Amino acid sequence: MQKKPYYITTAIAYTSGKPHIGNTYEIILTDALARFKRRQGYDVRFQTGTDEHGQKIEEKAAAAGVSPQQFVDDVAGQIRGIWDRMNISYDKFIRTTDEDHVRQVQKIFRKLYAQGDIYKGTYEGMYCTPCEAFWTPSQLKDGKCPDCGREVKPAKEEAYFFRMSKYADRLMQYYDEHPEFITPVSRKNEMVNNFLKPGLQDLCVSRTSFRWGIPVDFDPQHVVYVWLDALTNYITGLGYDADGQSDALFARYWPADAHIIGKDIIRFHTIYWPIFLMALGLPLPKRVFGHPWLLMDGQKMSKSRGNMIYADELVEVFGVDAVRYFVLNDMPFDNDGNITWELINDRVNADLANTFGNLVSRTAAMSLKYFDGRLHDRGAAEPVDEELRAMATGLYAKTAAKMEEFKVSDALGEIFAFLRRCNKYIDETAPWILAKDESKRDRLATVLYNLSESIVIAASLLEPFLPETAEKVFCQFNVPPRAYDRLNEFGLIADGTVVSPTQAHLFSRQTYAEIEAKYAALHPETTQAPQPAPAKPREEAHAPQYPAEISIDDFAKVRMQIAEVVACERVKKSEKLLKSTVRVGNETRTVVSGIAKFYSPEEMVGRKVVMVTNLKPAKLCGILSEGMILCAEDADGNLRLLAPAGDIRSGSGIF
RNA sequence: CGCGGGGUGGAGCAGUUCGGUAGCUCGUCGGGCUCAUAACCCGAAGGUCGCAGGUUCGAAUCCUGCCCCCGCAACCA
Repeated sequence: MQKKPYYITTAIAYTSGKPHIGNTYEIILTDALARFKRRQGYDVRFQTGTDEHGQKIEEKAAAAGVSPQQFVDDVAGQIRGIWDRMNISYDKFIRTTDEDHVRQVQKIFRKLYAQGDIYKGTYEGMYCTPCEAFWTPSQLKDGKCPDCGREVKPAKEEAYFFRMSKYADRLMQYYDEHPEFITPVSRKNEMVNNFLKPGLQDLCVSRTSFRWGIPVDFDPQHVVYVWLDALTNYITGLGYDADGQSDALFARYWPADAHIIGKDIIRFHTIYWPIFLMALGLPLPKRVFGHPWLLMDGQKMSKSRGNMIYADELVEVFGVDAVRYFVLNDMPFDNDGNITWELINDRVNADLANTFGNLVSRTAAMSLKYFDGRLHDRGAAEPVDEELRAMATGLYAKTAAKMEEFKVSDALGEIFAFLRRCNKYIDETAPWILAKDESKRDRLATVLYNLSESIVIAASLLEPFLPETAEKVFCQFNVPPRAYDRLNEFGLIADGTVVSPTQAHLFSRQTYAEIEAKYAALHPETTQAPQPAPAKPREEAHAPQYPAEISIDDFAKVRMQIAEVVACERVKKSEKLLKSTVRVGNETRTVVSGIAKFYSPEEMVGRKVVMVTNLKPAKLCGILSEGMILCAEDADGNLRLLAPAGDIRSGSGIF
């Protein structure tokens, strides 16, 4: 019987640095989906990889003093190492620097150019030199760069463009005919309302401003710009050939059944990618699932916040399957999920150690103790067994239905509800009491058989999520994984099967102190443990830190003067900043201050404030700030300006 | 009025499509049990579902207005 093909992909990871646990979530999620499909009997192809071109990488490599190729080789190796560490069962790891990918992107570019979908034009706009970015007149803020607020000048850059608008109607039609194409559906409206209805802009698909990219072979001044390079990995990885000499893999697996991507790049996968495919005359992927993000204690992970968590560190502390379980279980379907060291520890202890690990442990222990590990169904059934059996045999259908919708957390919820039911069954049947009565021997055997059977069913369903642990369970009970098409049956463990005398300890409970100790061992350079109960992170952040003592000379270095605010306005695009024009004596200066939440521009004007006037000027939001207005700040982050107690001339010194 | 997401017992979440007794896990408290990883089982307390109006016999759910948090988003000199 020919298996049905199933092609699933992740987005390719950008090789600008080591991926954090949020990035890693995507690959774990996709791995669980892929493994589940394999168990269901599909011929699965699971592709992931790395996106390795672009200006940012060119810059990073230069900063690191290595060639771009060396740089991406290193990072791609790290990424692949993490994927392998997480037990990711990918079939293909593609890199956009792979020779065949590069060649095909060039061919695709040429083909689209030849048929008129790509044309050469000029990127006209206002150019901001420091940002190296073009802006349309409508994007400018007050005629200045919306990114940095500096002057822009009109400029032209030769570039190739893709005619997006030509395909917009067909794309809309595809959306309408395939309501499941964009998942979750709420994202579809976002795409239609924000991008399709207002009219698609032609997409710039080449750059001349950097070199680290795939050269346009008939115009080597240009390199192919990100999306045409990156998105096509999904077909080049199958051996697609733009001249019609595609590999058999391509015929078998395209179109993809599912692209699993982050919600931030839904637009590229549901608008540009389908349109590229239409232009190539290829069928469109069946589904695009834009998953939510994993937040660190409610905030986006970022290096500047210093709240990064990496998968390999988590694995050191909790183990691979525990980390997989946490992200799969705690990520909601369409809302961002939350991770903290405490949350993951609580989850692992409660679900994996207590509910699951302990269930396996007590069941195996009783079989060994009462029957030397031998499992028999002596047919001594009682009504109480029925609920357990019904739940066991219905579990596959429930789980599979959730997986079909990508609701992995709900799928795990079904399985763990069943495991809890198993623990309850032990209480209901009280095997330790049966064991005291020789006449209940058959009943005792049946109870333990039912429990073992239930555990094997659950472990078989858990295998896609917790592959290592499932394997341990199968070894413990000396059984093969249960085939998914027989999960609706109960009682398939062969009579006389012997439980392994070596008891598996699936997951260990850990206290939070132990977690902290392990974390500290991983970070010898920092004394700070993971923020345990971040009840007051803000207050800690605001707690002033000073050297114990300074000399009068140190103090004398700071020049403070009275300044009078003569004009003040909000800084565009910033919620916190006010831009003030102040007079210090007969000098006028511009100062940017993060006080917009406490003072309006109107109430600033006319005030006399205390200002540090010999502070090295710095740019804030692109505006040069020539000093610092002094404020008091309390533990809650409330700010109040400092002011002279009586009137005094501006420019007066403070000593 | 930039766009988007969110506010449900102490914590993390479901429920909102299509109104009808507010649900799950964790934590807390009380009880039970001893096979097991101080685990497991039972029970209880704890919520005016961000606020204010409106529609309705009835609103977490629908409508209007507002407040707060977060992301896009660099920036608190």
